[in-house]
Amino acid sequence: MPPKDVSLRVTIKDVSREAGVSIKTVSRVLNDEKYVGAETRARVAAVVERLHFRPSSAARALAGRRSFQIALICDNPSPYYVYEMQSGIRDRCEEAGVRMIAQPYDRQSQRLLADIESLIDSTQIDGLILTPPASDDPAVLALLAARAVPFVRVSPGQDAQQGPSTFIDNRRAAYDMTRYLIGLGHRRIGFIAGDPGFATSAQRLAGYCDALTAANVPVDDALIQPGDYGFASGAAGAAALLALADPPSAIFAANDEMAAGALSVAHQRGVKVPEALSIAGFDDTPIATMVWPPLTTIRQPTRRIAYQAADLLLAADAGDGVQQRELGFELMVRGSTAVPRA
Amino acid sequence: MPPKDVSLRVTIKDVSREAGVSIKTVSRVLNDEKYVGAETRARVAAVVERLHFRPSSAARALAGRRSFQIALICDNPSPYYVYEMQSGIRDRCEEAGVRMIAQPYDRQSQRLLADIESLIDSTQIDGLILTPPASDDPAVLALLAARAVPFVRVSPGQDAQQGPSTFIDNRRAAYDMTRYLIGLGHRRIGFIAGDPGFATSAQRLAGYCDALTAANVPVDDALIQPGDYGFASGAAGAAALLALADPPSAIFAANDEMAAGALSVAHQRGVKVPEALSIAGFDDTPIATMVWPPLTTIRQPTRRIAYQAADLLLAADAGDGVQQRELGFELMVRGSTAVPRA
DNA sequence: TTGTAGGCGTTATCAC
DNA sequence: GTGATAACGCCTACAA
Repeated sequence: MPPKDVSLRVTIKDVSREAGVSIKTVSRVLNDEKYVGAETRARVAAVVERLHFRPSSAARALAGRRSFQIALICDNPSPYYVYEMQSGIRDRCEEAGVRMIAQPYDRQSQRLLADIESLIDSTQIDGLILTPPASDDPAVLALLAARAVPFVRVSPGQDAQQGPSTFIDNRRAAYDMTRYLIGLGHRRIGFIAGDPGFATSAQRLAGYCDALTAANVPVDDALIQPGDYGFASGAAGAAALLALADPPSAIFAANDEMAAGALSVAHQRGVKVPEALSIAGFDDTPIATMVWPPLTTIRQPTRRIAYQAADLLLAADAGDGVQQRELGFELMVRGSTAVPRA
Repeated sequence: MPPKDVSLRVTIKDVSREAGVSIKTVSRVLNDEKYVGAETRARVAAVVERLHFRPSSAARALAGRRSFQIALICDNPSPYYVYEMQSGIRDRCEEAGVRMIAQPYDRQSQRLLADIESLIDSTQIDGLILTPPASDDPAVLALLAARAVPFVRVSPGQDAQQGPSTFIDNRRAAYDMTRYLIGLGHRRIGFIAGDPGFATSAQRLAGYCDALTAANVPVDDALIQPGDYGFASGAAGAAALLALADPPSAIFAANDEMAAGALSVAHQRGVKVPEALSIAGFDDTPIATMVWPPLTTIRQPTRRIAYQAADLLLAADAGDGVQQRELGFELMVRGSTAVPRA
C-alpha cells in the first residue's frame, strides 16, 4: 500500500488550544482522571466532541502503560463457535473502550508461541483470551506468566487454578446427556469423540463412560469413534458406527458440528431421526437448534462464555485475584429446554 | 486491567549497540531499504534474531506513515462466510507482515460510519476491505475517499468503478443455475431472496428471472419469497413455498445458509431431496458441500475472494490504479463439479 | 553506504 | 486543580 498523506489530524494540542487549557488537562478528561474542575471537564468534553477528536492509539500505547487492545486466540473447527466467541467478546470490549484483535491461528502449525510473543511485543497487548486448545498449552501459559500479561482461559483442562478461567462441568454435562439417552431406553450408545488436543474431549468422553457404568451398561470400545470436532469427522464416525454388525440406537457426538455430520449421514442413508436413531450434540452452536430441530444437545451458550471471559479480563483490576467462573448448562431436548443445571 | 510493568523491552537501540551500528542502519535492515552493506545487513539481522527484537508497531505507526494494519469490515448472517473471509485475508496479511483487524459490525445499527471513522483516526489503519452491504454504503465510500484511505470492495453492486473490487457475475451465475434447474425439467421453481440490503440479492434474483423468461416460463411472484441470507429465513421461505396450493418442484435459495434452512424443512416434512424437490444454493460456504451433499450450488469459493481482496489491497502500491477483478464460478451438481465458468 | 537531529501524539512525573 | 517537560520507540529528512 502506498504511504498515506500526512493528513490534517486533530490532536490533543488542537483541543487544548481550542478549550484554553493545557494538553495535560485534556488528557485528564480523556482518561477520566480526577482533579479536573467540573466546568473545565465539560468544556473540554464539548471541544473534543465538536472537533471529533479521537486519540491515536499508537501514541497512547507508546507513551502510556496500556494499549487498549486485547487479543482473542482462537482456533476451532466450528465456524459458529468462532463467530459467537468473537462477537461476544467484541461487544464487551466495545463497551469498555478496548479494541479486540482476533488472532485466528492454526493449531497444527507450531507457530502459536511465536505468534503470541510477537503480539505481545509488537502490539503491546493488554491481555488475552485463550480458547482450547491454546488454553491448555503449557508453553503459552509459561510465556504469559513470564511476561506478566493478563489472560483468561476458556475451558481449561488442567491446572485450572492457573489464571482466571470460564468453563462448565463438561463431564457432568456429558454424564447427564448419556443418562438421558439411557432413560429413553437406549443401551447401545455410540460416542464420537472430539479432537484429542482439546481437554474438553476427554472430559466429555469420561462423562459418557461414567453414565454407562453407573447404569451397568458395559463400555464398548467399538462404539467409541475418534473425531476432531469437525463436521467431516462426525460424518465419518457415524458412518463407522452405522456399519457395525450391531449398530447403536443412539449417537452422542462431542460437539454439535459433529452431530450435524452424523445427522447428514443418517439422512443420506434414510435412517429416521430420532425414531430409529437418536442423535445428540454438545455446545449449543446455532447449527444445533437451527439446522437440526430433532437434535438433543447440551446447551452451553458460546456467547455467554464469551461474555464471561471478556468480563473476567477487562475487570482484572478489580484485583480480586485469580478467579474460576463456572457456568451452568442445560439439556435441550428437541427444541424445548429441560434439566437445567447450575 | 492493571497497568503493565515497564518491562525490559528490547529496542532498536539495544540492537544497534549490540551490532555496533547506528539506529538508523538497524531501521534500514528492518524495512528492507537499500544502501546497506551486505555484511552489515547480515550482522544486524543476526542480532535482531538473537535478541528476539520485534519493533513496536505503536512506535512505527506514530513515527512513520504506515501502521501495518488493515481492517476487515464484515457482517454476514453466515458464520461460514465470515470465517472463510477472515482466515483467508489474515493468511495473506501474515505473509505481507501486516496485521488484520477484524471489525465485525451490526448492519442494523447506525454506527458503521462512526466505527470506521474511529478506526481510521485512532488506529491509523493503512486500508480496509469492505464486504456487503458495507461495500455499497455511499457514506462509507465518501468517507474513505475524503480521508484518502485505500480500500477494496467485495461484491459491489453499484458504481463498480469506484475503487478496486472483487466480484463474480452474480446475475449470470443465478441465470446458469436456474437454467440448469429448467434443464432438469422443472417449471415451477421457487426462489428465496437474500437480504434486500445486499446488492447481490437483486443480482441473483435478476438472474433467476432472466432464465425463466428466456425459457418462456412466466415469473410467478408467489414463488419468490423474501429472505435475509440467514438460516431461519431460508426455512421460513421453504415452508411458505411448500404450503402453496401449487408448490414448486425446485427451490433456489440465494445463498447456501438459506438453502440449508430450506433443506431442513424438507427433511422435517419428509419431502425427498432431490427426488421430490430439488434444492439449490449459492456461495459455496462449506455448509453446502459438507452438510448437504444433495445440494446443488453455485461454487464461489469465499476463500478465493478473500485472497483476491487482500492481494488487491496489499499490492495497491503497484500503483496500477483502480482495478476490478472478476472471479469465475462453477456450478456444483451434487458434489461433482460441472459447468465451470470463467 | 552510514550517521545525526528532530519530531510523531500521547502519558508520566513533578512542580505550581 | 492545573500546567511544563521529559520520555516512549521508531521513522523522516538531511548531512557526511
